[in-house]
Amino acid sequence: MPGYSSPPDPVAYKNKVWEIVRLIPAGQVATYGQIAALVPAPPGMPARDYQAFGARWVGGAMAACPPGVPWQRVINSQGKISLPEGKGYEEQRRLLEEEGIIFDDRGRIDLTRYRWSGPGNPPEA
DNA sequence: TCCTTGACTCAGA
DNA sequence: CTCTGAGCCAAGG
Repeated sequence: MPGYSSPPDPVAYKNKVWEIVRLIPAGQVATYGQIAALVPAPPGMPARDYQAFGARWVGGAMAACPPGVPWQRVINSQGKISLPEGKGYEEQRRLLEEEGIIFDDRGRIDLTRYRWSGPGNPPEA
């Protein structure tokens, strides 16, 4: 799949993304934008644009998500699963529900309640 | 060669 | 909260 304006180093970028995704604790979720915000932006790119496009890069990275990465905990900023039905949606939703995440009537997740605080502000510590 | 299609987000109404 | 439009790049038909 195309990597919408691939980052300077696609491979390194993906690894960085997966590294962060792996930090997401079970029962919590993070948005593409949130992940992108945790990955260093390439030089010369406005922070705002990076947040918008970085999210797509994250999506591209997730498309090639290797085993061991909780890809199901990554959703869009709307608190919804980005995958269309029949292409992983059901699987992702099932995995999240098994972690205790509750879905809205419209299949939405309450981000104010399940959103990951980030690697620098773990719920435990 | 042109046109469509992507695991997206933000701002405005 | 929901809906619309714009932003950028590469591969496939």
